[in-house]
Amino acid sequence: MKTVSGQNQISFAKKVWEATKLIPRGRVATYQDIAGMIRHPRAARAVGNALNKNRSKDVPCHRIVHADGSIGGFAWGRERKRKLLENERILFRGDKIDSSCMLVMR
DNA sequence: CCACTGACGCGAC
DNA sequence: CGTCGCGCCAGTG
Repeated sequence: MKTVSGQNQISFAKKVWEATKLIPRGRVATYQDIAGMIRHPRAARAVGNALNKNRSKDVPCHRIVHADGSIGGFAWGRERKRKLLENERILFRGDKIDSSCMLVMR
């Protein structure tokens, strides 16, 4: 075992990325959902910042959208994000995503 | 320690 | 429906 001090420095951002990796293709989750997954139910905003900081392709950050189904933001451009989502057969209803594609349907 | 910044959420209008 | 305001949070200077 370790003499304590070290480790567990896993940044908030890192947790966010890990949780995001769990979102399956063809499905989306809200920033709030991710916040809940990492046990920080009120940190939806911080989640967005964390995703923005991410640049790895292993993190499907395009699958994270607003709670009302709107596209949300994307470091590489919202247009790009929408395209990626449509590629995964995500159903759009105007500018919002159909709730049936949400990981957690309400 | 304080002030400010965002890929947010939601109630009021 | 659309817009505005306020609350919430982790990071940064």
